[in-house]
Amino acid sequence: MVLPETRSMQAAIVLAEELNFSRAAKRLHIEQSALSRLIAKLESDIGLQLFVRNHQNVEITEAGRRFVEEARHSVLHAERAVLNATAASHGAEEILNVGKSAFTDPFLVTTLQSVRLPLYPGLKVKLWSSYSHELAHKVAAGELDMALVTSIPDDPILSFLTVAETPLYIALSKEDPLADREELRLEDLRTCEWILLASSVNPHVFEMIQQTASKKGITPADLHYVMTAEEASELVLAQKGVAFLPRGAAWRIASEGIAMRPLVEEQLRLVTRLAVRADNKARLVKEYVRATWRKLNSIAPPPQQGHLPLFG
Amino acid sequence: MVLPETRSMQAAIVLAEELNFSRAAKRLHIEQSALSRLIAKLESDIGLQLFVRNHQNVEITEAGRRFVEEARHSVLHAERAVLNATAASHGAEEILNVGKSAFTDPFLVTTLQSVRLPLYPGLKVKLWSSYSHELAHKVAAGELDMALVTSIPDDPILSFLTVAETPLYIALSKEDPLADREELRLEDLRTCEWILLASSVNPHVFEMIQQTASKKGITPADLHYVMTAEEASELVLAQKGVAFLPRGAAWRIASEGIAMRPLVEEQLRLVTRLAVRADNKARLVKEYVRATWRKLNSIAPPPQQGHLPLFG
DNA sequence: AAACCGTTATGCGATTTATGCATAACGCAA
DNA sequence: TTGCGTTATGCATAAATCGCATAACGGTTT
Repeated sequence: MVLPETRSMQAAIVLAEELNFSRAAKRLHIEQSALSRLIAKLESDIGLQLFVRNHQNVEITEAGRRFVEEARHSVLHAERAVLNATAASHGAEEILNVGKSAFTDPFLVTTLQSVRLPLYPGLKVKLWSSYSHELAHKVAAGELDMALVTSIPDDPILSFLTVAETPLYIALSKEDPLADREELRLEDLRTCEWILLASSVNPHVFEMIQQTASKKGITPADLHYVMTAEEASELVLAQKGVAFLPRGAAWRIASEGIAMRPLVEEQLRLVTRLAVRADNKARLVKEYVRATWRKLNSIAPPPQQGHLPLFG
Repeated sequence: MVLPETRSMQAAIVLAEELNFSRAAKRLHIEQSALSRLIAKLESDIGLQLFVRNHQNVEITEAGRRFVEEARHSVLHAERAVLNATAASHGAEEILNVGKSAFTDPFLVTTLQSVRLPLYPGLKVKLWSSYSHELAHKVAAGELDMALVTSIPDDPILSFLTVAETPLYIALSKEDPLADREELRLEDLRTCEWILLASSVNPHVFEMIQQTASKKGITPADLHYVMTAEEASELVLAQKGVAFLPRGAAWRIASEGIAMRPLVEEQLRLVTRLAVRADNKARLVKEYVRATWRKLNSIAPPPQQGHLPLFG
């Protein structure tokens, strides 16, 4: 069997995302013709049609979906091969792959990164950014050693250590009369247009907000969905509405024209937890989690902890 | 970052195993010079030395070890991308990756393969062969959905379903006077030379045999280690000793000149179990395990079962 | 010392492969 | 019909790859 080259797999992955040769080619920094031939050769090599295409549009076949699914893993590990080797050549003896999201509080991340273990002086912590639910999935699948996830429900495969519990923050224009208040409630926002992080960013938080609002019989004037805090920032500055954001993201976009107020709703508190899975590196991971826990406690008062299998 | 191509990674993997350019090149079906240049280019591309070599011998660097470790995963997934896509193009909707070892009883394997699930008519079972302890590791790491493993100790990450419990078998020449007996005990083999499957094949079985023998104060005349049942067969035929083999392997090499006798030792029974890990495909996997269990019970009397988390 | 063997690296010519550019071939909409 | 956007292809050029032969080196034997 002739195995596909990394480049071909990358091409198939991007094409599967774009479903358009020209755009995909642009992302891959090659010509459209080169991509066309690359995919054609890949398909001929493995003897399968991965994409059906005419002069109008491109679709992916079921075989193509399966191919891309595994190809992502292959490319990920190819990338990690280089990264791990580089880290090793710089003296790292152990490498811990830690996930975070773009909305994770920077304070938590720097704290995590600053943890040192006497038993593992050559420890290197590598950060991988993704959405919380994907992070949880990757930890469960063993692709990450641990991850800082927010508002992820319990999972029998994972053990959790609560590292922070914060309210949601409302970002609103300083011109807005609501900006005078110290804190806000959902009822106060009844007549506003709401700017929410899209469902794909964190399905659980998304649903929590919708459900809590509907339980209280609150329907916003309108809804806007964004993928990043920066998009939300632009909308708020343009006075298109008020944005619901986690603490870390809120701090990042805080500026002259934007006010930040905590949303005091018991139902809508964000719980950030360190998720891990017991596996072969168990000792290192366990010690790292324990050290992180101690460090966080030495800085801030400990968050409320239930019984943890990690320390059982 | 320029990612390494699949071919380069395959080359590095084989070279890491052989630590010899000429032999590695032969295995890769390319010239020694081509391999030399391939590795040189790979190292220059990623900017790291993976192997230190002179005109005398080749060593792998720490960076090289880390690289190869991940590269194996990358190549595995590249291979699986093709296999899964091929299966999908043949109508397979769900694919179950099942591990077995070369010594697994063929009856168990065919039974497993013949299981059909009404809810998953397009289910395809794919077999992967490896050593039991590696299979267990791969199941734990999520690389396999399940595996038939023999004499693997309990592991909190894995759930087990016992599918067979058999004695070890002794393969011996029919010329041997011991061949007259119906069954054998360790004491009977005190004066023989023993042929054992090497520790790398199944460390647990290997240690069990050694420990049981030493507890009983039995020291064989001599010890030979083999990797396959076929090697054992040759030695037995040449009357170099008696071989300890699992049932499936024993059947396979049974022939004119070789007699098979069960070894009746309570301590030395082989327990074959189906190992699974709860994960995202849990429903399919669970149903598959349940169906396998029913099928095995309908054919043979059920093996003794303890409480199983699988059916909790 | 000299000859020999096995190792990795390199020079070279031939071949194969990939690329960019231009454009064909096609479908759709105005 | 025209125009726009799509994927595929022809072509000439450039680049990479390969196999062969052999250099360069280290160790061992003669």
